[in-house]
Amino acid sequence: MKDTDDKLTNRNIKPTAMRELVLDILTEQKMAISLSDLEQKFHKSDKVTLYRTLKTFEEKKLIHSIDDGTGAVKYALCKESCQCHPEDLHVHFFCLKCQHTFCLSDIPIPSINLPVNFSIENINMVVKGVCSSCND
Amino acid sequence: MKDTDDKLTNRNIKPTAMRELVLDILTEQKMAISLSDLEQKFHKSDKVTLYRTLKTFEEKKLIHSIDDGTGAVKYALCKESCQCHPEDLHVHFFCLKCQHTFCLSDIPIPSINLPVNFSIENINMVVKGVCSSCND
DNA sequence: AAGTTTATGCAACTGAGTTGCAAACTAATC
DNA sequence: GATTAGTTTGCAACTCAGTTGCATAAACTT
Ligand SMILES: [Mn+2]
Ligand SMILES: [Mn+2]
Ligand SMILES: [Zn+2]
Ligand SMILES: [Zn+2]
Repeated sequence: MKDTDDKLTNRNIKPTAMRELVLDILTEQKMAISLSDLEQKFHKSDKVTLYRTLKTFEEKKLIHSIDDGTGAVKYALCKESCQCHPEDLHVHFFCLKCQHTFCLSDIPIPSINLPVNFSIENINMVVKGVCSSCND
Repeated sequence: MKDTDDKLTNRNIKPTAMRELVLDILTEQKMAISLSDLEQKFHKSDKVTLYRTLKTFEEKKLIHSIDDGTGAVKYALCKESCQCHPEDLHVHFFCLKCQHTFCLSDIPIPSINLPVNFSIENINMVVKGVCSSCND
């Protein structure tokens, strides 16, 4: 898995076996997953190690986190070029039927005119509704 | 407190002593507060009663909830006319310095062009940064 | 190889949110 | 006013995501 390895080193993350496994799983996902989702993809695993792996990945901007209001933060891969600046961010969607959280990677978060003297560092925008698969 | 009383009955909430107290506290706040914030405004109180009070208020659209990513959901009063429809919603702001969460009641959530077949029921948009008071 | 740093695994804890149940209270009926 | 039925409140106990501490293991450094 030289590719996985590179993705890690490119983000200044030491490529351990554990981290490669986690990155591979994250790469496979079509939707954002939570820590406990991730835990269940292993037969035997330690929640804390996975927790710290996700923290490291997020810190190094390999993944981003989504607070979708379900009580469990979800994670999804960032694009190669992503620096998680406000301009880089996209809208997320939580489907009330299938309970899945998706990146709407093509929909940038619209810019907001904040009141004077407010400065901005980050935005979390989650739309809730029914996804196309569930809208038959 | 006939006014408080009316606000409750207008939303079809039976005006008990407890609920009037909670509504009064919520009315006083300049920022959104969490369940435990609310709990601390009482000398002696029961978290569960406050929890259920907030749930009732939210259900009846007297208040709305804000998931600001801090791990504790915040609550703030709705406007008299609010029905909590997507058009009624506004942006929220979380200050990374003072850790306060504000309603930016004057800033409506911009409308989003979702992919085909996605339907929308609700939006949570939280901007994080530094508020005007903290930006001296 | 010895020493140093970093990653992993296990146990134990925190804190938000939630449920069940019994007592208190309120409203409706007789 | 007493009886009943429905609603609200208070207490205990629980769930579950997230987190910390610490000991061991593995990876680099000299
Ligand atoms: Mn995303
Ligand atoms: Mn608000
Ligand atoms: Zn769906
Ligand atoms: Zn501030």
